[in-house]
Amino acid sequence: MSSPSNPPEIEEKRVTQEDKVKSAKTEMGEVKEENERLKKTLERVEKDYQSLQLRFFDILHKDVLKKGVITSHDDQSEEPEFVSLCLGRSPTEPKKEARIGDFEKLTEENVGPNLTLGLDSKHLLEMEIVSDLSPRNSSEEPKETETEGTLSTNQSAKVINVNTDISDQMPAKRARVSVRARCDTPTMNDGCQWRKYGQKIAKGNPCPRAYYRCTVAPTCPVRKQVQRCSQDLSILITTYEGTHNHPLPVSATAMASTTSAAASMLLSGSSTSSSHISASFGNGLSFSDQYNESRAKQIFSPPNHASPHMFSTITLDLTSSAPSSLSTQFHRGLTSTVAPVSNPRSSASLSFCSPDHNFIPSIWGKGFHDNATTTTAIDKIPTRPITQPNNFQQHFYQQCTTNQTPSREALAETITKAISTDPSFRSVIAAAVSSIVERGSNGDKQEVTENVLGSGLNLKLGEHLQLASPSPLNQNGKGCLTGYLKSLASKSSEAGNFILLQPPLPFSFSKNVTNQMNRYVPEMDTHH
DNA sequence: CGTCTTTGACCCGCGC
DNA sequence: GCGCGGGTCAAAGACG
Repeated sequence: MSSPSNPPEIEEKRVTQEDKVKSAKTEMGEVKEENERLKKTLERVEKDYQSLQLRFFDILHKDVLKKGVITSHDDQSEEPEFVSLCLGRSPTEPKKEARIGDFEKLTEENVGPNLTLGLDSKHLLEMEIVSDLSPRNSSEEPKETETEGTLSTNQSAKVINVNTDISDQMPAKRARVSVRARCDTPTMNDGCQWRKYGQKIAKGNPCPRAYYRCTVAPTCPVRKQVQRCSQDLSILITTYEGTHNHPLPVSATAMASTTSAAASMLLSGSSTSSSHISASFGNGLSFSDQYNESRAKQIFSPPNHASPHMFSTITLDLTSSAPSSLSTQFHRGLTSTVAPVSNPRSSASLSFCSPDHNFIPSIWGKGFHDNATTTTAIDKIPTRPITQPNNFQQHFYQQCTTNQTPSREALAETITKAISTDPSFRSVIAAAVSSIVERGSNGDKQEVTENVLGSGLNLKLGEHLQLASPSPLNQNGKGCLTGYLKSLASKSSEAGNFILLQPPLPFSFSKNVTNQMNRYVPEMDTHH
């Protein structure tokens, strides 16, 4: 505002500003074009997916008709039920794994109902089973109607009713969700409020197991057990049990919904005839070496061996390998490690690990944008503005916008750190899983796809990413995934190469988008 | 002073 | 029936 002492300089600044404005406008135009292209790509992929899914369910239907009502699997009746959803590349028993990359082949091999991933509408039309997982809940808790509680938030439109049919089928079965994550703190911050009520030294693990109960509501039946992995003290195993019967803090809904959704998925899966549900989202490489059975047992054995009830345990593996390098050892065979567990209870594994370095975080996918079809509390989480960008996003954004070409290792490491250290990111992943499962429960296949494809379950993009580009994030951070998306879209259109992966939509790393992304990250206020 | 954590005792189911 | 182990209770202590 002061009088110009040096007019030429001012003029120069003005010109510079005009240039900036022009470049900004140009950039905006490019971004718009990019968005249009992405929309078209999405539409095409959706169509492809729908047609493929129709085919898939048609095959499933035929298969079910062939086998009659789901009853048999006698040969596996003695085996523990388990659901193994490995989102990373880790199958050690390829024959038992259903890989998305080989989807067509998979369906031809009559994997059929075993690959419903809990999306079988017959058993998952309602997720209410979550609210009735625990018979003890109804007996223990005061005779309040909230024993049919939900995970709903204040604004949640989700109405959950007890599904008596399913609960009757599984009168004594309770689901637990075990979350493995690297965590330096004594407990993982899941946004909920917990009160410690006990601690025990469990046999076989020198680390004490702590018992917490939810204190958000005095009658909330939800409990969790926290225990460090004896073989890797940096890994915290948090086992959730029960369902919240009260509105949850926004920051807590992600994990809560995830656990309940995962539990319901597990129970739903076990409610089918399939005693052996297994699917891998990896790209199919087999890592059968270095498999550590003892560890696997430790990982997948439910902590309560002496429980009077029959427990189904699903494990969400959010752990990562060493920060410096993504060791593949631990993640290898996570899926198949379920099998050797001689455990009468169900167990399941959702592995978010990625032994290879090819995965792309797409947690900002459509699953967090699509409010029009939201049915879950989760979906509503990210709609409020977040003031502080998530660390991971910052890091990731920096890598992209500074025109650096992040190596896969660096990328993987970044993501790994984010997952393992950033509760927000964990929650987002949790939300992704939850929303996927829950949408699956609504029988809206398209939404399921969108969610799966967009919300982060394609963390493990595997070979598709490889095929698309060895490093799709190196194009000035803007529109950098276009080629990858196109590649994906074209690949998905090819017969025989069904992928459950959809381009992560908002992956254009312009700042606007980044800001938008930040809106979808639940704020992790830890203590309320 | 209220809340939370700690910790030993107790309960209960399971296996032998 | 007994011992073991997991899970829970509740009194005592710690903390803000």
